[in-house]
This record gives sequence, C-alpha cells and structure tokens, in this order.
Amino acid sequence: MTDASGRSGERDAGRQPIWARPERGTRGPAPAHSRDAIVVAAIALADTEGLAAVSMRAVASALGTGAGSLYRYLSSRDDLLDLMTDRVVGEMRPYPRAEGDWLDAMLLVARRQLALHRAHPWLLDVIHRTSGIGPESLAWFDTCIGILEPVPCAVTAKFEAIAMMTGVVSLFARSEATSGSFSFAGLDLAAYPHLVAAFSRPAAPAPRTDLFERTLRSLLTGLLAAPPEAG
Amino acid sequence: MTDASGRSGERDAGRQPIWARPERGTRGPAPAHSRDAIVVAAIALADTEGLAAVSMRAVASALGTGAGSLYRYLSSRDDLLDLMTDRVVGEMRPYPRAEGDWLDAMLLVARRQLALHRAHPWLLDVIHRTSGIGPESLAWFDTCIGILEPVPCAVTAKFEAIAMMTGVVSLFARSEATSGSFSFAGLDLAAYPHLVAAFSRPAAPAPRTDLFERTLRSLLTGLLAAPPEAG
DNA sequence: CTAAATTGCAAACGTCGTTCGCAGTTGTGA
DNA sequence: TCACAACTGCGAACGACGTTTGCAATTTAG
Repeated sequence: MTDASGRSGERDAGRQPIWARPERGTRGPAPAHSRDAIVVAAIALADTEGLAAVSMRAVASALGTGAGSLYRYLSSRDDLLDLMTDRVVGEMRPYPRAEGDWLDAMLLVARRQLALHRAHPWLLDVIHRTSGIGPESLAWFDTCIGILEPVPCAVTAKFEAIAMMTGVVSLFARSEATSGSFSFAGLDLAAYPHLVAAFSRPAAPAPRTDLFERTLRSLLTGLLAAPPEAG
Repeated sequence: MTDASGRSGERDAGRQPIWARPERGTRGPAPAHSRDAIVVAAIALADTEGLAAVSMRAVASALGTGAGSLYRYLSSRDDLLDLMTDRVVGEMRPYPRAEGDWLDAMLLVARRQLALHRAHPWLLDVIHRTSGIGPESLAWFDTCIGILEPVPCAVTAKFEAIAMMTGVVSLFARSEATSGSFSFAGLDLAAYPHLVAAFSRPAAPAPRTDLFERTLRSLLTGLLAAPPEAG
C-alpha cells in the first residue's frame, strides 16, 4: 500500500517534472489564470524588484489571488523558477545558424547570453540551482551542439566547452553587476604589502579591449581546438 | 531626533562591518561563547548537512543555547556566512611563495582553491553573495598580487585575472559537485536533432587530460601575457 | 443524472531570521 | 562604597516565507 500512483483525486502531481505535467485536466471549471501568466508576472517582479521579491504571495497578489491558489498551476516555487528561467532563455531566439566559423558563431551566442543577463540580472541567482532543464534551454543547447558539429572532438568535450562558456559568461555578468560594490571597510590595508605596493604604483590607463571576447576565444580554442595530447 | 548614533545602550552595532566590531565590551559578565566557537559550529554543520542546515536555531542548538543568543555575537546570519567564508579561506595557508614562474604559482593557488571547494561544498552557495571581504581573504588576495608582481600589466588587469581564475575554479567545483545530476526528464529528445546526432555517434574514449590545468593556463596567459593590442 | 475531477480561496502549519523585554552580572566613576 | 551604565543570557514573540488542507462551487464523463 505504499504505492499511491494512479490513485484518483491525488494531489501530489509534483513528482514528475513540470515539463511533463499537463497544464490542466478536462473536468472542472476553466482556470482563472495560466502557467504562462504566472510566469510572466513573476518575471516582471524579478526584473523590477529582484528575485527576493518573487515570493508566492507577491506573485499571487500581482495576479489578484492568494498564495495557495498558485499551487493549482505549479507544485513548488522551484518549479516557478525553472519556468522563469526557461522562458527568458527563449528571448535569445532566433538562435544563430551554424554557418561560417564555429568560433565566431559561439562568440555570438555568448554575447547574446551576456545581453540576457543584463536584461534579467536575477538569472545569476537562479542558474546555479540543480534542476531539470527545460525545453527552451535544451533547444539552445542543441543549437550550440549544431554549431560545434564541424569540430573534431568528443561529444563530452563539447558539452564541457559549452558549460564552461556559459559559466564564464555568468562570471562576466556577475562582475558587471557587482562592479565596485565590495569594500575593504573595517580592515587595515597596511597589513597587505603587495596590495599597497600595487595601489601606490602609477595607474596605467587600462586598455581593457574586448576582455570578454578575448577570454572566451582563448578558452574555447583551448578546450576544443587543442591537440589531443599526443600519448 | 532621527539620529541615534552614539546613544548609550544602543543595540544596532551591525552598521559597521563585522571585522571592525570588537568581539565584546569591557563591562558585563564574560560571554559564554565566542565568535569563533559559533563559526566553527556553523562550519561543521555546513560540512555535514549543507548550508541550508545552517540556521540560527540549529547553530545555537549545537552550542546549547537559543537562537536569539547568537545576536550577542553577530548582527545577522549574513555576518555568520562572511565569517565562515573567511575562516575556511584561511585553511589554504600557508599561501605559496612568489618564486619561480608566476603561472605555475598561480596554478598551485588554483588547485588549492579547488581542494577547498571539495572540502567545503557549501562555499559554492556562499561566495556569490555581495558582502564585505574578510582579512583572510584579503591576505590570500595579497598573495596573488605578490605572485603577479613580475607581470608587466596594469593592476586592474591583475585584479580581473584573479577574479576570473577564482570564478573558473568555482565553475569546475560546481561541475564536479553536480556531475550527472541534471536530467532531461519530461522532454521529448527527438525534437533536438543535433543532440540525437551527437549521441548516436560512437563515443570517443574522452581523453580528459588535465582539463582544469589547461583551461586555467590558457585563461591566465590570455588575460595577462597577451600583447596589449597594438593600436 | 450522478459521480468524479477540478477549481478558487482562506485559514492554518511549521520554519525561518530577527527583535524585544527582563532579570542577572560586571566594571567604572562619583 | 555604592549607584548606575554597560553588558550578559534567554525565552517569547513578530512578521514573512513556502506549503498544506478543507470546503463550497463548478464542470465534464459515463
């Protein structure tokens, strides 16, 4: 009797991922809202007030209902975050076609990722969660695999390279978002000799030319186009 | 009357960073605990049960007291996380001396960072917060600046390179920690042509030789030793 | 037409970080 | 010496959070 699958009137639909669950059944009244409306409201809230403002109560209130009502459409707040993520990933469409140099194409993808982070800063707080990948993210991933098709590498290496590229983009996004926000307040700088020496040196004008592009270019070529270690 | 600074008996000591606040005053009874004991208990809890288990109540209970009592030593949970972070950073001591090739030294630093992440997986959930940097982290940073002293670059470039290296190490740590935990459950893989093509190809044995080292080496040389873009 | 499935909603539960009030303890200055 | 200020521990409480539950109302399937 420990198995409750298939029981009628069950309420624990949250066992299978949200992507496989139908939005509604065929019986009862027409729902007053929709998954998409909830996700849109949540994204708007996150864009304007940050991810911390995306509470079930706040999202529900934006839709003119109560917090508990949202659980007719989602099974958890994590589900909502997954849906939000997958939806904004779709904003990068249309994805670049796999033509021309694969490195150039990948850099275009990376620039679009960075732009997405600029549009939705809360993505940084959301992508590091371990959760089921959505259909839109998978389509994006599929595009990347397509771009890398001419590269003579193992599939695993391509997976790693895409993951590393995504990660580095998020690092740049974080560096932009938190630029100059950390402080040495409360610390005696004099205890750090190399730091004071570095600061006391005349500051060079800091060329800073295409750090993003240069970094990713060297990273991707290093990961994908490097000789396979003759051995 | 809106200014309450300097008032006697004030309880809001949390305005200045934790590093500048004395552990206790000179008047009352000797405290039953100490900042360090609290931090040690919290780290032990995080190591064994994850960061989510580090609640004020749980930490207090590990010390045999109540949650509210901790606020005699810290002014917030964020303070506690800052202290935890700075304390485990100190576990990387002794920091490498700045001798020999700077790239080798930096790679040694990176390997130690990765080992630290393996010892304290909760670091991944903590480092991306925007908070005041602690004395131990600053000492580590000072070491890195010292290692990079012979590199003829602007200080800002070195700062960026260190930040990027730290970030990439965290990416590797996350990739290790969440290896194979994501799933395509609930999705129809057939809709992603390049993916099925890549999966249907015979799998190469995946050399995977020193991905960590190769990545960081190409990254650091690209960021620090690259020609300054003749223009 | 009956019964099952589904809806909206308000109230409640347990946990969380944090604040508050109070009684007890210690150092300092009159 | 002694009163007061500064400090201590602690339990109770506050507000917010994610989530569960019970119930009346609604719609469709058989």
